Amino acid sequence: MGELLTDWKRTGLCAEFTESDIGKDVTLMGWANTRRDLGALIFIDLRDRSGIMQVVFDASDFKGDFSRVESIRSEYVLAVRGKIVKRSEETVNRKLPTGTIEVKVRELKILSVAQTPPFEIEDDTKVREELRLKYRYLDLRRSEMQKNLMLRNKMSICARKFLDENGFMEIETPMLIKSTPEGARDYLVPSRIHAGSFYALPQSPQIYKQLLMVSGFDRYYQIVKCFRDEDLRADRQPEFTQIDMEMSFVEADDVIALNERLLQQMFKEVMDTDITLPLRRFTYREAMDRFGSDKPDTRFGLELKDLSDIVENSAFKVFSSVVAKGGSVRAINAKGCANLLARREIDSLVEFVKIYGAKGMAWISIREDGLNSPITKFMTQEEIDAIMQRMDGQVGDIIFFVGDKNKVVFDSLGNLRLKLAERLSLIKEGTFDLLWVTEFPLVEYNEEEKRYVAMHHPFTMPMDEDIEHLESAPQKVRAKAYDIVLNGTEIGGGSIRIHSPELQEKMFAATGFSSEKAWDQFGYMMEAFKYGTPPHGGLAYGLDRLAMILAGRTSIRDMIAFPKVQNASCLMSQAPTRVDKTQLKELHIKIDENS
RNA sequence: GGCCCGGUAGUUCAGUUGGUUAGAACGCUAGCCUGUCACGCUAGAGGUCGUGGGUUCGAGUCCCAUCCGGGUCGCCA
Repeated sequence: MGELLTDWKRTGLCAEFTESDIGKDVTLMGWANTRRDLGALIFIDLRDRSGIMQVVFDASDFKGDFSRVESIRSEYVLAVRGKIVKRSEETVNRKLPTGTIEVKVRELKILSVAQTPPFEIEDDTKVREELRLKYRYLDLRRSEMQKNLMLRNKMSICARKFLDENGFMEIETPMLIKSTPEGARDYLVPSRIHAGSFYALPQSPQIYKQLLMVSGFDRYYQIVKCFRDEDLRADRQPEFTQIDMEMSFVEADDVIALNERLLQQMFKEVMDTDITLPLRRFTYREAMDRFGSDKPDTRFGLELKDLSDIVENSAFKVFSSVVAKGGSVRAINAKGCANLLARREIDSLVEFVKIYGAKGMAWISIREDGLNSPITKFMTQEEIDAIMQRMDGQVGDIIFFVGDKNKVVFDSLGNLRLKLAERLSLIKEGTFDLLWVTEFPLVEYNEEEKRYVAMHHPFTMPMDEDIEHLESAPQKVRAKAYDIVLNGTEIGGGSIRIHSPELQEKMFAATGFSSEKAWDQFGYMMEAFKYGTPPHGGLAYGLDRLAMILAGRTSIRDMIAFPKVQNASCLMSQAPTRVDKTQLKELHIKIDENS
């Protein structure tokens, strides 16, 4: 058993001491990071969340049994008492901020012994993530992970401070709510009291924050967990945190302007980076046309060009037929890549776009000695000339073409664009590319369900000039919705909401809800809207994802203390687990072992 | 549900065409060492080659199945 603290009090964190503390008697506590045992002289790097302080045990100057010092191993928890001393010039460690001083220890308490950890607690670890997650509490001792969580904390504080200073009020909303089959799958919680009934965990506090606007809370925010039972990705966890806000008596520009100031302040305080306002805005249409994505990364070029008009009557049927069917033919010019990309690499890019549904990808390589391409033989010289002119085709370029339904064309070329940028190292690390995407379509057609579904959510306000088409041609209606995009990743999104019960009913009708079904699912909200609802709108950030980008990481798990793995389980606790039969019985649940 | 990648000492990895007793580094254990900081020196322990089956005289290596982890498509209002 470890020794007790009794009257020992910590003077400060390990790395908080500087040369100005030389000569002071201090008590430090922390973990034994590494030990260098020279016999009658033992050095230990004492570590806590502030960093490292070297402590020295000199047998000739130590009060107590020196064998206790010799027994210290990695990750033992120690308390040491001694004096801060200046290191001699030749023993300074320039790699440590505290490298010019050390603590000469007179007294030691071993507060806890430790088993040899399953991996070394060090930065730049190569340990596989599986093991790190099983022993997450040890992984979190690494300064790399501590920095990530500190950054995240700084962001939360910054957001809270800004929102507080701007008249926002944090209000908690329920975690046990009514399930709504629209959108992402809900996590369900069975009710003990109501046999056969379930709560859902919120996918977002959407309805509640709108009801708070009805209540007159004007400016609301919440830093809040949200839950979605969908498959995971590198930047997607089943439970994640939003910085969620809602404002009354505003239009889209007001929400955008306020959030630009929030982002500016956060980048300044957290990253010491100046953001120039206003941020650029792209309409959804422009983002798709130019970048093939509704979250464009504009740190590099390789923009898409539409060639449909040139090839619509081409003898090359692959192209002309997709245009005839309402699709398009678009292309990217990979400038100067004709010699860089070998045939095998071009073939692998052709395979790459097939992931996104493209049946193939055509290309023209412009060489000194002419065009090299599998498709030019099917085209007239006029067509080729027109393509070259529009694509700015020069000797040394390769032009990649995809013709298909628009969705496939955008997905394929949008992702090819990112792939090429990576291959050609076009993205400068450490730069921040913030922009808004606006004027999203209000609805999109869902092939499976044979109906229009809300693209954002069904409470999104149509643009004033498009409202008239809501019933006749919903696919033409644009929404008062906006996404904030950072380096090609959506970090937040929001909209102005419908605040009229009549319009809300029309919206439900346009997305295939019967009035009965709409009232059954959202009746309490539409009822509320009858009692005087201010125009309102808001926005929510994905905190984990934003933190990930600011930390320069590629996995959201690195920004979450205790994340889930790809199959939504926790490697540390083993959750989810089977539960006791009596628990199930209380919840009126029987498990179908065959499913 | 589909596709791709990975799993060999505690950890990170190597392991040739299927061929002797599966190696290295770090870590760990013991001993020595008063200025180390990747401490050093000496000695040592440590392996279900993810799991199960198959082919073979012989499997870490080939085949099948399966488990675990990662990336991704679908999915994510």
